[in-house]
Amino acid sequence: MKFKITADCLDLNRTLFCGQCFRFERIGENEFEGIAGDKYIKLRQDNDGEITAFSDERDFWENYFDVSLCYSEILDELSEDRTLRAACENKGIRVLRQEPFETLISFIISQNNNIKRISLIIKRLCESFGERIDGGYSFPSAEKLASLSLEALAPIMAGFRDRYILDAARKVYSGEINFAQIETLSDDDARAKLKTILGVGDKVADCALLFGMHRLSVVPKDVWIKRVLAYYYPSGLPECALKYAGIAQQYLFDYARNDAKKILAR
DNA sequence: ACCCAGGGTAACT
DNA sequence: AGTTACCATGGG
Repeated sequence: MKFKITADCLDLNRTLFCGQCFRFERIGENEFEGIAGDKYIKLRQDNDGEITAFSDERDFWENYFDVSLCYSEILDELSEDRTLRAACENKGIRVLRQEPFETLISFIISQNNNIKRISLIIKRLCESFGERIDGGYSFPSAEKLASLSLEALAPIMAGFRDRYILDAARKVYSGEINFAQIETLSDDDARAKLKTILGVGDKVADCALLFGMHRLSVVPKDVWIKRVLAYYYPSGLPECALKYAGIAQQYLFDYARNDAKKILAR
């Protein structure tokens, strides 16, 4: 089935490869394919920006790309600040609505790691322990991962993160970590709950909240965001960025790694 | 050979 | 409460 995805400010190349998701690949000039959960999709974005999607799960993907949220107004608001205006000048990044468990495991794998290798490890994780689906392999369930031993997990080459993955999967499978319940908590309480998982600190917890539970108020502080904050915002993000701080964060992350790299890299 | 990558843990002061 | 070595792996 073929359908159009209409959302303001959606550049697939930027959104899919800005480090918030790890299961998409470029398969042509303007063509992409990927999997979220157990759903495969192929996408094409023409030069005029129009996006054609190939999938039988239209509702799922419209939710995934959060098409009902209007970014124009949000980016205008963020642009009241000088640095954010520069960061948002090149629109097109949207914060996706990813599934919590997949996001949690993905960002556990992300720690002290680079995006290319994160994607490779997740690919091996899915091919080893996910279900075969049309187009590839699903992201493995908490139940499946919880049943594994360290030895069984070793071939995905996640290194020292093996035991973190198992602890997270086991806590989710047992119900000790319950995403529906975490949804009801404040940012601080939700973060604290996630941090009871071995290998989950502030940054990974905030990534799970922002990218996996769509908590747009949360700002994961990786090395690049720390550099941005230290250099541009020593006394914190400006007022105009507080409501959608997570979106501001994603634009600043991209800005720091690409446009302002020379200024910020030490 | 050294340093870094969407960090966190454990063992120190 | 605040610092620091160490953790696997691959690429620059």
